[in-house]
Amino acid sequence: MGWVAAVRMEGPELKEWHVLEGKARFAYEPGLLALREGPLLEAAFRGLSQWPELLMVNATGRDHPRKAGLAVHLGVVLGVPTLGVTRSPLCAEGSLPSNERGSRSPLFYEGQCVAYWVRTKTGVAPLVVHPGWRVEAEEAVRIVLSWTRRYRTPEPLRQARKKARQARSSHLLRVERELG
DNA sequence: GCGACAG
DNA sequence: ATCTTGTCGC
Repeated sequence: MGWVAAVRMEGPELKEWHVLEGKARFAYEPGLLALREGPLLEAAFRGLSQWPELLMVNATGRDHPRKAGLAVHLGVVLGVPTLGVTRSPLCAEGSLPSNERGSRSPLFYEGQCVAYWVRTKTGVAPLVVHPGWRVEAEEAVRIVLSWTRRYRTPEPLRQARKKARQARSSHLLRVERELG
């Protein structure tokens, strides 16, 4: 089972959210995340009453064996500009950026710069920022930096993760109670 | 054959 | 992703 949340934010304000539970199609396999979990993420997004101008996804973009990570898939299917944020690259390689918040360094795959390491917090491990659907790399980096300050993770992803984990936690508690 | 490997 | 242990800073 999987729990997915989509949140819509305006600045620091959490405007709305939609959480849902569903089944993953098969075991996790690097390179097939869109097939495994894409439908769940799509459904979560479509549950929002008002669509945001941009979607931030916890997934890669062109850093993918077929240059089409989940962030790209969702942009195409939903018709919304997307960018991806991950803890590490899938295929791409590149040296780490300097220690200060705001520093970045390119990640290459098959001779192309497909993403950037971005230091969102001084002295803390950097994140990977992926241009997705109709969002340029420079713009993606600027946007991710604008949504971070106190924490390493961009606020929309923090909020969505929190909602999904709350839903999973209450589900597990309910099951536990039913079984005694 | 072994390690790597978005989440 | 999950799990465990330890450290640092407000």
